[in-house]
Amino acid sequence: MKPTLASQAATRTEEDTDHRTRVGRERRERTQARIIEAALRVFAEKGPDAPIIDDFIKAAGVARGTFYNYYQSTEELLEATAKWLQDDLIVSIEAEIGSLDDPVERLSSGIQLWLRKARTDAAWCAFSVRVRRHGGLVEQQLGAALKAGREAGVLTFTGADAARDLVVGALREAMFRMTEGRVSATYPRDITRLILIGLGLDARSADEVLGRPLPRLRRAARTIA
Amino acid sequence: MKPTLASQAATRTEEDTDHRTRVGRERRERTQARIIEAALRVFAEKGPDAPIIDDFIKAAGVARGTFYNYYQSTEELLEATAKWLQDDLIVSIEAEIGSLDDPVERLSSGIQLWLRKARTDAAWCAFSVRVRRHGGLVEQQLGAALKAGREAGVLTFTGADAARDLVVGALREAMFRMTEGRVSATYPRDITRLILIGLGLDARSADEVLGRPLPRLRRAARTIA
Amino acid sequence: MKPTLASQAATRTEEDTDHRTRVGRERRERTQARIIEAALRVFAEKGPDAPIIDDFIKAAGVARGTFYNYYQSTEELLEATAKWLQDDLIVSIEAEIGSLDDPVERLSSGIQLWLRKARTDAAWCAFSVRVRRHGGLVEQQLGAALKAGREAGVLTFTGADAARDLVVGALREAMFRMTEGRVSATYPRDITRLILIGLGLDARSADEVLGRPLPRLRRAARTIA
Amino acid sequence: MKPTLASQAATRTEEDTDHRTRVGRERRERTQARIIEAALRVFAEKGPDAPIIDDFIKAAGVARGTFYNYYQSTEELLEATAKWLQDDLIVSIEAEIGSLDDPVERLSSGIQLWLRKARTDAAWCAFSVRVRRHGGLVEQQLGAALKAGREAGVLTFTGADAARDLVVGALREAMFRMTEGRVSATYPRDITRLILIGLGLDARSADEVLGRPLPRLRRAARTIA
DNA sequence: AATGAATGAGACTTCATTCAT
DNA sequence: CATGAATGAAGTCTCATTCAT
Repeated sequence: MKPTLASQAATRTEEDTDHRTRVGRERRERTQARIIEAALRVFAEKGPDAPIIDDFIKAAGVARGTFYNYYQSTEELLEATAKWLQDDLIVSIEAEIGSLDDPVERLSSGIQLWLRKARTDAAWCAFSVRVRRHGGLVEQQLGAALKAGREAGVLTFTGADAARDLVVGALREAMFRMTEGRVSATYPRDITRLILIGLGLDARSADEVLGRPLPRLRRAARTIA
Repeated sequence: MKPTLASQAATRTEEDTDHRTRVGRERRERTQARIIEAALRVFAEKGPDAPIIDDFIKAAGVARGTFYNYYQSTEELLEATAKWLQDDLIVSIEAEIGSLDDPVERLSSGIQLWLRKARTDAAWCAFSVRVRRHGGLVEQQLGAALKAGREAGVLTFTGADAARDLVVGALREAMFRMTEGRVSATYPRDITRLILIGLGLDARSADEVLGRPLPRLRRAARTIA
Repeated sequence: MKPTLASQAATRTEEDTDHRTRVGRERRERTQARIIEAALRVFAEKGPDAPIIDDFIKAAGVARGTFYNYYQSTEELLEATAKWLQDDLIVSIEAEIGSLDDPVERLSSGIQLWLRKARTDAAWCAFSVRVRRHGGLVEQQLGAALKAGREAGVLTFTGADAARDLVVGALREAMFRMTEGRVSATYPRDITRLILIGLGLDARSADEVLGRPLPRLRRAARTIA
Repeated sequence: MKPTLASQAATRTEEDTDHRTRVGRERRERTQARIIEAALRVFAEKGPDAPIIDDFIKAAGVARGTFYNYYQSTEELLEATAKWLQDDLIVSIEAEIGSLDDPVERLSSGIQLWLRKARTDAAWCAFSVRVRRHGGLVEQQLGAALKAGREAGVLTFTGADAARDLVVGALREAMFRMTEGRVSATYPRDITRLILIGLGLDARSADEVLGRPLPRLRRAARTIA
């Protein structure tokens, strides 16, 4: 049946609405991406605290008001950017350790790769340590790793919250130390060992797993620059 | 020997000088005390970041210029206040655990008393977690405790820096968690246990030492209010 | 006469045009109604000055651009809303006093009903006092009442403009006073009496007419909420 | 007795304190005067709503922060300036009518002189009508005049608030009319007559008092320019 | 007509710092 | 050493308006 004028009109209107909605959403996504990309550059250049909103809008080439349509403050943007970066690192790490069977090796490797990133990318480290909240993937992968280790019987900690805080706290403090100057060659290994043992791994196993070779990140994690 | 006129004169001058010096110093100390007392109140009320210099000078009842004679920024005052508070807590803790022979019990008790303070004094906790640098006594006592434990052979960690970072990092993260809401009843014990085990204490000893009664602070540590 | 093809075509076109015109007009009216209904709620909640265009479009559920198809500014909408409300009150008042023969009683009752509305509907009062221009009906009915009173010989004022300003000014000031707090029980009567006497009514007649019972508004005037 | 060093020091300190206090207060007063004077010029040039804070600080030659030490917004400054101007006019009017014995003549003359100012100084009129609150002297003198008239038995209104509102409301509405265009030659007299009669003066007396010659303001009231 | 993302002029406001007294 | 008025750079943020779809 040929559509009537009325039905055509209706159809066109619906199509129009859909189209507008889709176009609008795409534009939003593109703009948000521009802002985050620009923020990476700005934070890399000026550090996490110095930038002002003007820096971001100039770098992103958007209007002042546009910025406020997405973020209410530099702090909010800082957090969003940090989460984005951290999640990106997690993706890179997962690409390497995803195939490992041993949950402890997965955890150990993840921690060490995280610390290696921190040690070799000072800007990333200073940036990440500045923000309290993590990306969703960080919490998610860490939680899964701890659970797997405990279920496998190799980690014996009590209190999932406390275990998570031990890992995150020690790593954050380690990262903070790295922002203050170079650490000794054995420091990352020491930290990792303390954490693993704290989680209940026996010392012999800890040393064994730490002795295994650590993969390189083939997919280079995004950095702030 | 009888003083000569000359020496008398000299003495008098010295006395005058001393007098002026002493009066001046006392005035300085009184003013500084007023500022820090006021700062405690202000930080307690407004948190660590919100206060502006105006808040301090109004609370202390001093003039704007006077403030600058003592501190160059709110950050400087914040750090001074935090160190002062933390060291004051360490003194209170030391008063309780100073007589203990067992280095592990000293460490365990110290950590738990610190966490108890954090849990029961939200303002103090929020305030302390905000500041990165610790009071001198904190680092000093913690370092001593770790060293004693290792020398006694009950702690087996490698890397003094890493060990310190494990303790401090876990505690800081724990304090941060406490600022976000109440923690479970077992949480402080969990954290302490993880730390002790992470430092190389065997699990049996850890549980044993955690089973011992924890003293109360008889000398109530100063709080921010 | 049988319509020719041409005339049929013409007719159909006209019908179509009519149809489209009618549909369009209805849509316009519906949208405009939505906006003004929303404006009533917004002004009631936020007062006459605070609202911004965003408030109206959110409350009305229309797009930003749509708003501009109807009003060029919040001020324009404010005035439109106020006139609409005031005229609505006049309609309600007219329904009660329209049948009265005595022009002075009509005037007296109108003033008192207006003041009663102001006293019992704080939002309406604050809103009306904020806007300088009145609805057309207000000026029209007031003018007619003054003219009737003068022609009947009971009002003896000189200068129609001045008389109108006395009434409107006193009422506006009264309304302003009401926005500041409660007024005494006799205040509305006092104001009305002063106005009537100012317009040249003798005191005895004024007191007599003020002694007559004041009708209730059976048709409740629209309010801003 | 010769003052000791100590007592001298004490004295000097007290003198210093007094001196500082006095100097400070004087400086404040001078600055505030500068701002108000500048505001008069700015409002005269741009009207009551257009000016922005920048206009005032440039005209006054003070820093942005200094402005905020005295007024929180242009609106606040507008009100302060209007009150100042109105009180200044009251002073000028008082100088003319202060010696009159007849309270009704005082009131009548005051109203007419006020209206004359409004009619002959459009800027002043637009400016005064824009602000709701009056200077203290306005309320004070008006209140006194009404009370005197009533006590003398020539004014017979009931309700002091209502009487005040009749006068102020009618005058404000009259001023508003003047901002919209020229008024008829008899308009000010009409308004005054309506008010006097509204307050209970008998018509004959009203016409008699309105027939008396109106003084000129010898002390020209300050205008906004 | 309706949509709503983007715009950016045009303000506002704070607050660390100075300095004459 | 204490005072506090004045400073003004450095930021913040709003919101009316446009315009491509």
